[in-house]
Amino acid sequence: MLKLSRLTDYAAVVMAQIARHPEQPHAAAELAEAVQLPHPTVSKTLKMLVRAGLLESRRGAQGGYSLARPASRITARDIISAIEGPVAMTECSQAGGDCDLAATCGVADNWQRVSLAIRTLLDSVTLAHLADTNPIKLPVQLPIQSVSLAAEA
Amino acid sequence: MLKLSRLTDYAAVVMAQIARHPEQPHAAAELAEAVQLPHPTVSKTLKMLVRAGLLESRRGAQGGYSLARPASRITARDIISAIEGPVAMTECSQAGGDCDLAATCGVADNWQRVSLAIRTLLDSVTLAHLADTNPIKLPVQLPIQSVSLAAEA
DNA sequence: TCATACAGGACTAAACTGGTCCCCAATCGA
DNA sequence: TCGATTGGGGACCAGTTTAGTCCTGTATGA
Repeated sequence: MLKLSRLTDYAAVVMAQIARHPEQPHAAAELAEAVQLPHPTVSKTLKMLVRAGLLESRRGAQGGYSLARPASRITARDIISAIEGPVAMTECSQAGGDCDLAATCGVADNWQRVSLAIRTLLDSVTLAHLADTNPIKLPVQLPIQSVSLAAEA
Repeated sequence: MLKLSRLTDYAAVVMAQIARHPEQPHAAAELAEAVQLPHPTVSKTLKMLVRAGLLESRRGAQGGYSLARPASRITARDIISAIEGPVAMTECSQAGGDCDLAATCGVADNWQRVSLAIRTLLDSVTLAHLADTNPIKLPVQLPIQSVSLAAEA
């Protein structure tokens, strides 16, 4: 399915929620309520986002979480890799690909290219985009169709 | 990680192997040998690819697997969805999204757009591309950078 | 008619994911 | 200074998914 994990999904939703009210910090409990998810789970997600440097936290009364930088400078890839680790379609498309089947694989290079394209795509989508509840109508599909990997076989 | 399952990876490698010698059918055992993977696992993968209509099989002596259509008309998305089911980043980006959090989510639409872009990208990559062991030098990254989802926030 | 090869599915072990809980540390206000 | 608030860091468990194996059946062709 090439699917995001559920926690990643939560992360995006929560980040978007914060992005819509970036002024004051948001307590985990408040966010969980706003987003209708169990508090401990939201809390866990928030902690991961802090560790990845996407959120900042303040303890104590009136504390909570806020964006570490403007929503327009946080990308979808940032969020995904905060929760799931580096975006890579195959083991060997990560750095230090130590796949011992490389000799017989014959496909690795091209998967890496596809991975790269997806990373680039995810970099072009920011939290500001995601948080916008009334977004543009599918403009994304058009430019991508013009991508050509090589001459037709 | 947004990663492909291992079986999907195998599927791509095996398909590429077949695509390089499309004339005669290939027995599962022969492919397993060529690709250095355990026979039962390769066999399982091949069956899935047949069921998805990407390969054709012939039983009996001199039987084996061959492409159901030319490699240039089999896409990376075909292969991925043959093994993993439809390509969708989130539950709700599949058809019939029955997510009961839709009200508070506020991100679904945009994820669906991203999903669509990825599907389109994967459609533009064919088995012929993947099977080419001496591929082009990263042309894919450039056009994608020009994608704009919306005005900068 | 027999060896070859695929078809289908049951089954297991291992890994991962999602989710919960607990105790500690920091902060703020009374 | 004390106590309420709020995040930090793990440990932990249960359920699901994944990868992999194996077995029995069936079609094909020499």
